[in-house]
Amino acid sequence: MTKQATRRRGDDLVRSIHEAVLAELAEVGLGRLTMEGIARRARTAKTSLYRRWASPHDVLLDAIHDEHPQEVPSPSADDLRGDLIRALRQLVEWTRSPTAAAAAAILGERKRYPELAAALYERVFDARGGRFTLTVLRYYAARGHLDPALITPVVADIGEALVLKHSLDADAPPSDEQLAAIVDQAILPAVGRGPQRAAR
Amino acid sequence: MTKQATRRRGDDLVRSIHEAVLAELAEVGLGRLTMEGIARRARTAKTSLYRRWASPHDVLLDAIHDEHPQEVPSPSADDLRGDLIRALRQLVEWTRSPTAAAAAAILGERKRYPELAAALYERVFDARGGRFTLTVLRYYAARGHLDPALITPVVADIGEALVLKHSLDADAPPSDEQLAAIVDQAILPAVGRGPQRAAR
DNA sequence: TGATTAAGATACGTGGCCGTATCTTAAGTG
DNA sequence: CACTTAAGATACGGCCACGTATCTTAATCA
Repeated sequence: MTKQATRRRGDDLVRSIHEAVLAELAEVGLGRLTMEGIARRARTAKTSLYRRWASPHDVLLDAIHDEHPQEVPSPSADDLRGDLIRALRQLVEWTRSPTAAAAAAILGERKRYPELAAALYERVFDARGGRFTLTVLRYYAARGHLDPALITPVVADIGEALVLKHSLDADAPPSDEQLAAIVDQAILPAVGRGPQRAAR
Repeated sequence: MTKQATRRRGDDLVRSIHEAVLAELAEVGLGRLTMEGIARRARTAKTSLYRRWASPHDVLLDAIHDEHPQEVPSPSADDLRGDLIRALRQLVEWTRSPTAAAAAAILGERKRYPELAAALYERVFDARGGRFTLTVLRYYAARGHLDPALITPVVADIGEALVLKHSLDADAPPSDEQLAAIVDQAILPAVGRGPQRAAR
């Protein structure tokens, strides 16, 4: 009866639960996400969960919904290479957030839980306003430094794809040196800079 | 007592179970893989499973172990572009196999079940003997058609990475046209061919 | 054919999560 | 300071997977 001296309410409690569900997801995975588990981790009563949500997935959707996307990189100067590296570094940093871990878990089981994946794209990816490197490439194309015809969907994906592949293979995101290699050896050649012979 | 007129034994039964565990994995995911589920799907008794394996993961490991990797592409002629496209197409086709689905499920939960991921690399990826496009690139480099210095780890990963990213985004592997776009717009520029101005 | 081996069927207690109901009590409200 | 609102604690039957034990019986072998 008397276990809690203090008691969270409203948004305060909801925020704790959102944290809890992301942590629980990271630990046990989407398939083992459970109301009791979330309640335990949030140090609340199962009852309080059921008052608001009908299932673990509902809690998770709400938590994702609540995530405010971080800002997109803004190209800084006349430094295409540096801006690309910085854009990828932002991607890598996002990778370490709880939302990113949740995103990975959800995408990994997309076939089994399509509603979650759909919500993820709506709430997180679309809301973020597009790819990281694409923003940079468009900026330089608009200023006449790049041929806009070269900025195809495939080219816009090169950086993100290689970061993803590296993370998958090495189980860790690429270092700054590796990001530079990605920019130098894959992205820049695709937009007409190099590899060996400079394009202008 | 009398439900089965016929009865599988030995390797025959084991093969059925291996199929069953891969199918079960595809359906319910790694987190919900269960001895009873596997037994149900393989139409065998739980007892028979426990006679050989101690856990669902053990069954899965055994099933993966058993998979014989398919052959690696052999470059055919003096057609770098065509060979690259064919190599990626082989990757896409592998993608549709049960083992590939299992691999995806395991890699998605690598953090939670590292032993499975390790076994996967040993049994499947390493045994396959390397990347798809890498084989092709090395072939042409050895014949003096490409600068070997350009075939870095990053460049060797471009094709696979973009196929992976596309599959993730679109929830379906790329079409032949999209594979061609990947080769033309990302791989060939990185090895000094293109994008617009031919390198030789 | 008769003996041996291994699979099938069934049952059991245990434990975890389910969803709900009930009651107590702390936190906010006028 | 009453009063209302909402969270905490607990208990319940139901279901499902666990891991094991026991018995029957088909497949294989000598």
